[in-house]
Amino acid sequence: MPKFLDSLPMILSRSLDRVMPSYRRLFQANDLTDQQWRVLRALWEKQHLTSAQISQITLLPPHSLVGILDRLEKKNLIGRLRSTEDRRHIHIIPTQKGRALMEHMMPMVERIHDDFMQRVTAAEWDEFNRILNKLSEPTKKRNLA
Amino acid sequence: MPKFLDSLPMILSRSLDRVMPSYRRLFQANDLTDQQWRVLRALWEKQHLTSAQISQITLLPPHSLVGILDRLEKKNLIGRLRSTEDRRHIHIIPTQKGRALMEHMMPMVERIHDDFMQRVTAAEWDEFNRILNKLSEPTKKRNLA
DNA sequence: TCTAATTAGTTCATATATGAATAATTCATA
DNA sequence: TATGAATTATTCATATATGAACTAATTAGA
Repeated sequence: MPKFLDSLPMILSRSLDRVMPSYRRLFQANDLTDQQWRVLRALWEKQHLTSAQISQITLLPPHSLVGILDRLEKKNLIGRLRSTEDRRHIHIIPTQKGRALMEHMMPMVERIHDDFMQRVTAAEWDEFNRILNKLSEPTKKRNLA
Repeated sequence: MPKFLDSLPMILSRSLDRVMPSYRRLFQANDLTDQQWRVLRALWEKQHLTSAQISQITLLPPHSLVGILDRLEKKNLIGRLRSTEDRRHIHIIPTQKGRALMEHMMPMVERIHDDFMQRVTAAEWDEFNRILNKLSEPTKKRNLA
């Protein structure tokens, strides 16, 4: 009889609850929510992305993204630009202010990440990812019943 | 330079996104949200708990719990009972209907859990938990700067 | 070439998360 | 024993999650 607290969803949720505050302090100090930072972070590597691409990268559902982008736009951190090739696509582009904020925050975000990574060896990190992937990787047939 | 998608929060979030649908199908079939089930599940082991206890067990913040309990009460799945010893405490108790629903769902929830557990060996599961705990365990001094 | 299916983004209704604040109660202690 | 501190549950405002549905633009096929 598996105990509730040891179930996979609860273990993952608890870990997230423990990890996020370290990041959240930084986000809040810069007047961003977790999700708003995720969007900016996605724009760090590529300078312009469509909503759908941002949704895939950030794991934020498209209908949540609408409001998140609205608020980032209101704060003048990003801009929306409708594509001329396929007018269904809307490109999201960081503003000057948005890029400045990203450059300001990235080193601190990386430092927090590094602090967590220092808790385990490289081998442990690899093993952790391998097992977690086995546990949660999507399958075609499983759990359909 | 750690890549965004390989950061600890994103890895955990992605795994949760992959794991939850298997459970959510069952919850939805029984007209429950994830969080509403968590509350019922917490009441499986102990027949009455205070809001604060449920919050600790389920990881649901107290102010979210207020609304969740309201809706469970409206569906006649739980009842609220103010303690006579310490009138600040409110005991949450499953109703007959609530207990019946729990007994109906528990075997299916356990089966979903077992399906996930079968993806890894017992040793892998232990190792996974050990490393995840190292990664996310709360510390007194870390990440304060 | 016209219509059906698809896609991208959005809106709506409801439920939950987060941080700040509050009311009622109990505790600590001078 | 009075009074401030701590605790429990709650409310408020805002942001996000979830599922259903909708619009505009594009593509696929008869």
